[in-house]
Amino acid sequence: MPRALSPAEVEAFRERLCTAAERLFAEHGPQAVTMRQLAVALGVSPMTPYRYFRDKDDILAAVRASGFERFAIALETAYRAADGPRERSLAVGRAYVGFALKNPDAYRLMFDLSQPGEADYPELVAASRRARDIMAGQAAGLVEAGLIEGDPELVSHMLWAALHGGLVLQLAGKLSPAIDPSALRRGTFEAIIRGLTPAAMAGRVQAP
Amino acid sequence: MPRALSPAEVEAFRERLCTAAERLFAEHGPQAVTMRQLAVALGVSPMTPYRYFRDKDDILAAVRASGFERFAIALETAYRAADGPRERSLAVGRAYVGFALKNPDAYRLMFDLSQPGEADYPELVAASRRARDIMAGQAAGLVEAGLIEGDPELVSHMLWAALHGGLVLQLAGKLSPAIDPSALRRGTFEAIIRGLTPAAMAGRVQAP
DNA sequence: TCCTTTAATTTACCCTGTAAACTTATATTG
DNA sequence: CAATATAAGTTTACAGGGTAAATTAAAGGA
Repeated sequence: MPRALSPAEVEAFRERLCTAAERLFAEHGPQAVTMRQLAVALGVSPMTPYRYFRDKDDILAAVRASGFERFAIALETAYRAADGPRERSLAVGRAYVGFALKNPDAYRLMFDLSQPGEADYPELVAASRRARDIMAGQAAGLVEAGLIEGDPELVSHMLWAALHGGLVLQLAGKLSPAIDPSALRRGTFEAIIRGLTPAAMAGRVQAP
Repeated sequence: MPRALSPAEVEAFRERLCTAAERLFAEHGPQAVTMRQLAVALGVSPMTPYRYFRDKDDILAAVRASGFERFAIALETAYRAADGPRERSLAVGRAYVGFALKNPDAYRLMFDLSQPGEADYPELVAASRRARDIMAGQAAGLVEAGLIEGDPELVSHMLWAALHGGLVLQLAGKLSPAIDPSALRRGTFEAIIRGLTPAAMAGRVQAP
């Protein structure tokens, strides 16, 4: 049906493709999924996706952006639902972990993969930014309430990096079998918060 | 010169290839390096590497194993050079970070990449194990000395995950520009240790 | 000397991503 | 309303990629 394709139709096809791609990428890894497979899954010819996406990387970026969007929404929802800074921090942390464990492949696609030229995809940047803002806000709440001391952005990154590290090691199967990942996360999160307590900040040490 | 190839010659060729592969992988990513390029770099025909390695994945595994070996040696050296549990922990942490920052591509190859069927490469498993043992030993030292409280293996994983998380985010360029990666690591490391101090462990909280 | 064995190369194949040519069906225009 | 232009979608074609199979060449044993 040429000479048509409303923006809505374009968007519809893009989303249909993203959904299929997300499933295939998750199942076999983006590397192993071919454009031809993707086309078969959609019931179109191998070249049709090229009318809607520049190339395969563009598809990957779209899938990642959609992941970041769902991720940002999950964090925002948790943030708003909780009240009080401590509750908010815990809720955001739980939402973060919950998303990663429920969508491990999306999470890996989003964070593990350092796609070069990532900055060229504004949707991706925007969605990722939204998520980061929530995390920063949560940390700022803790500092403002006097529960911990330090630069809010630094604190936010500390908690983020610690959670992320545990998660990627878990998802890659690199944690010792003796370790309960959930206990690891809880322990780390608690220890960092405790370590940033005004009381604890009195006597310091050094580190690498 | 057929009818020869002592084990030493085989090993020599394998190492020569690994060295070349490591450089190329680091420069362009393992995905972008072709067997043909690798062959050119060694001055042999495209199929020659297949006499020494099963396939391209086998080469990647060998490169990763060699990375883990250098990594393990770096940690072991640092561990032995320092005395006193606190000094040892800091030294191992510094060695860990130093390796990752000096060989960012090797580090990513080693940890970022969740190569499926990794367990099929015993050399890789062994080298990775050595590194983990050092990290566990370092944490055990802290606990035994009474500097912190907790299960040594859990503590080791907490510090590991936190450092690793910061490093991969840094290497992927995902940290906010406002964040000094070194300050982030130091802050996190110190906060965790401080948070595990017997004094700090008295009054607890909860977490995700 | 000739034959066997094996390192190394050459050739060949099938699979990718994607450019380019082609086909088909509508929307516009005379 | 017929002719044409245009855009959606398909088919064809091609330049690499990994690697199997066939081929070549060199060295030791008979």
